[in-house]
Amino acid sequence: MIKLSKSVEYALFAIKYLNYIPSDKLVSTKELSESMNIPYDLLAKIMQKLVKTEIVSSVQGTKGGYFLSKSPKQINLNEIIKAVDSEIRLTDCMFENATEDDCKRLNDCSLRSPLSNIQNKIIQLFTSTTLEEII
Amino acid sequence: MIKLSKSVEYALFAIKYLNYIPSDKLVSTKELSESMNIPYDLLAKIMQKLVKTEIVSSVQGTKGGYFLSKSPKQINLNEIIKAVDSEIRLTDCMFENATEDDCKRLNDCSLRSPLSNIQNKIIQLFTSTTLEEII
DNA sequence: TTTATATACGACCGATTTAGTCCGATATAA
DNA sequence: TTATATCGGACTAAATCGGTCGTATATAAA
Ligand code: SF4
Ligand code: SF4
Repeated sequence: MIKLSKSVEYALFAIKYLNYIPSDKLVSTKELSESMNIPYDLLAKIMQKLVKTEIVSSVQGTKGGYFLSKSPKQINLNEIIKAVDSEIRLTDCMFENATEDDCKRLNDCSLRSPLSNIQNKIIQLFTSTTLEEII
Repeated sequence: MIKLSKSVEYALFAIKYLNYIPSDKLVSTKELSESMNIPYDLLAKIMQKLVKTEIVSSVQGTKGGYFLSKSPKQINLNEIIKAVDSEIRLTDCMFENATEDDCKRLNDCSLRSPLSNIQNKIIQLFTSTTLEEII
């Protein structure tokens, strides 16, 4: 299936909101979820993933919240997908060190290499798309 | 999720096999499934979809089977995906006439248009990839 | 030092989608 | 008439996604 997850969309909305806020102000998950109509608990986990990948930064405790650690121009769509879902894999074998556990056809599969090229082009497309162009 | 379905892979394998066979010879689902190790019933349904979209042709009855109706050069990857799964839709709203039933954010969503552009690029990539390059 | 409010993190559950199975109908060569 | 093939839809099982819950930790402020 070739589709963005809801979580990626929510991440984009959240980053868009953070981008509108003066960068010295913190925004809580509560404010984000209420103003953009995103389920609180789900968004909370998404924000944590964005922190872990250093796309946004967080401050804990009362009056805490999140702020963008990069400008949208410096963030690309592939980063978001990797942070929120996982690395793009067009097939089960698109690992560096895939084994026959990942796909039993691995050793004599003529599709693997050409499909890998296509995957690279997709990743290239996402990587070259900055959030500035999206949000 | 950005991933090809197993069904698309199976379709590619099947078309590859058909391409190796003299075009006047028919190949049954049984032969295809046994020689490429693809579940018979699943492959049977995939073959029917490929027939319906006129990528392969079929002859029914004893001694019947399938043959390629186009050369791999004339078949593109987007056709296969459309035939076997469905049209690519990067989000729930990527319809010509989407309504708020498809996504309640539809009417004031700033993401829709830029994501549509990205989707077009993906479709363009798949459409410009012929099976000759893959199988 | 207590309280209120915030992030962090993992387990869980329900809904949807994908992958695979089964069964009956129809076509046709032998 | 029989054997073998496609056709087509209903069904089940497994995987993934979207969303929820509970608990721990951090910290500003009363
Ligand atoms: S090895 Fe071939 S069949 Fe297996 S996942 Fe990779 S491309 Fe698909
Ligand atoms: S309208 Fe916006 S939020 Fe809704 S599916 Fe389309 S892009 Fe996503």
